[in-house]
Amino acid sequence: MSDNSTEKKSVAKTRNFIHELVEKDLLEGKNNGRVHTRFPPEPNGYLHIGHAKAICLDFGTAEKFGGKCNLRFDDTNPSKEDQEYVDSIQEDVRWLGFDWEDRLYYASDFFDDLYNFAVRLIKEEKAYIDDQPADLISQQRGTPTKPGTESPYRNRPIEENLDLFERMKKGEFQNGHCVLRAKIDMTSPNMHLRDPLMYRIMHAEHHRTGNKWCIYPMYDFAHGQCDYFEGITHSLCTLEFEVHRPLYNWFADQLADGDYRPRQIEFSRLNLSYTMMSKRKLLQLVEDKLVNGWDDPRMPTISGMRRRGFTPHAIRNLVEKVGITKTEGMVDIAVLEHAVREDLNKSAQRVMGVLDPLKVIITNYPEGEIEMMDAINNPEDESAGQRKVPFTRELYIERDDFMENPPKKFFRLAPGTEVRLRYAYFVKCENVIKDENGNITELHCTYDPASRGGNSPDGRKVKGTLHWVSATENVEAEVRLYDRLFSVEDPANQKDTDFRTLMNPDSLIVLQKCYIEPFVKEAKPLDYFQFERLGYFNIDKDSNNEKMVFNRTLTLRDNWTKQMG
RNA sequence: UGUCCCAUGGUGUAAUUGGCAACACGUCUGAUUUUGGUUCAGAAGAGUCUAAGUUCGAGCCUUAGUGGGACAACCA
Repeated sequence: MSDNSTEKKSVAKTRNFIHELVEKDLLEGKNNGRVHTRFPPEPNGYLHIGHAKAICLDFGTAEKFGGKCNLRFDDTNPSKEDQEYVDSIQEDVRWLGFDWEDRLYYASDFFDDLYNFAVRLIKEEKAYIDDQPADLISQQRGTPTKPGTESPYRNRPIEENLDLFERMKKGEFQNGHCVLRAKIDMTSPNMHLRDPLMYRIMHAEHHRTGNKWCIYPMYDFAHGQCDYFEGITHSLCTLEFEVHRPLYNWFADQLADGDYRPRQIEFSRLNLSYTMMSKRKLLQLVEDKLVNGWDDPRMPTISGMRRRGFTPHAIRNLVEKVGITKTEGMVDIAVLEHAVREDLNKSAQRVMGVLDPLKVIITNYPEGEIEMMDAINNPEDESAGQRKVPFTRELYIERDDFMENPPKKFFRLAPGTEVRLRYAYFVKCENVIKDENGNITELHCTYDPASRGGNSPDGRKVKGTLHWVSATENVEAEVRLYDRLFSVEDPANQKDTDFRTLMNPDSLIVLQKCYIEPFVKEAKPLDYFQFERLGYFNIDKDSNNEKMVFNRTLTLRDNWTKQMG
């Protein structure tokens, strides 16, 4: 009902500077009113939350203007790429809720077209083969402040270039023997225009084209051209490609016949505090086994976040909250966490679990009796219904829900005080049992039979309501608690420090024996829950009936813990 | 000795030039609550990097500074 108005509001808020540029193009009648974008990952790693921003923007912009968005794998460097990544990327994009329909492309689909285009440029004296080694070419390129100098091979005759290029393709040369360069301007203030490389020799097996090719196009020569071949109108990318734009346009001008030109527009990438978003470094974490794979719940990868219990809706919501600009900033991880809690609070099934058990014996409750208490599945959603929770003489409560010498404003159980066991009874602590070391081993309590369901007919109130689990009727589970992987706000930007030393040693805590109400037996992997008063959890993908494993997605906000410092 | 980009509360974003700036997160109060959650009510917090200019009027336009970032991979 009110959902409609919030929907409208959020759609209106999605407007950004890219939408304005697209609207302007449309108004000027460019591209026959077409809007066509693409999401172009290189399959050299798993997608992370930063990619989610690009995905939402690419697909979102197309959708907003009734256009289309392609998925394209930018697979021009076979030495780093792999089919595993191709598969995971598709799974993750779909999971986020986007659909490229039948428009799945690979840069490698266009290798022939790119080759032909290169030949054309050679014939037009706009490209040449350079036989110099990499370091010499690099030297001649100059620096950002000093102009470059021309290669001695720059004015090679067309026929010789054609011949050499063909022999490059045929595999007559070894890696690094020569390259194809565009002939532009070695004195340009823009480094990328100083005769950029178009092709290099790489004798490597490609995950799709196998050994068909031993020369591969460079990013600048492939990307814009693929945009052109696919009919992309707006090529959205991150800020670091801003300086590439003149080159992007130069190639487009050489290639284009009519009026149609793809247009590159840049936006700032997502930076999240305490989060590492470099594929290279994430790969290193995986390879060094500092995490348990790309989908480790601590990873900022889409697959890791999925396993952790984050929802696609929450991730898309974060992207919307963060907005699209060219300002490079650092988004507080709290914004993401808020988006997750906001979503989970509305949708998560409530359940009671005890992570650190303290046994409670209800001395005046009959031994062997099991009472099924009614519990609400989700107070935010009446349609979620109710369930039964078994209540018995012996129970577990959370160890820190009891204090022998409670400070003021402690609402929970203490000697002589009365609290409510949620959905069950009022109980009063009569006796504290300790072992020889003085550690509390169990509590003896009495219950008020008249308070069944959690209210006393005499109207008396209690300060606290505790969650609990029957000590005999329960599910035993392993629970994994996660904290941030890095303990510094900007782990990517610590110069001179190995980022691995910045990792939080307490980022993963495994609790072996925890007790959860029987209800969870019916759930399946990746289902998520809110454990009353403890936080959001989901069932790990590796969980099974013999061993249930839960991941803690996030804690609940907790004022009491905050007060305690 | 360059070229390009950016600059609004702590953070991220808004603001047809025309009432000294709005929203979200975070923070802090208070109320309600069978989750110290949620919800609700409220508060604090910037005068828009600086300077000059245009204008009756500038966060927005101009110029010059300042600060930050990108660019010198046979990576993308």
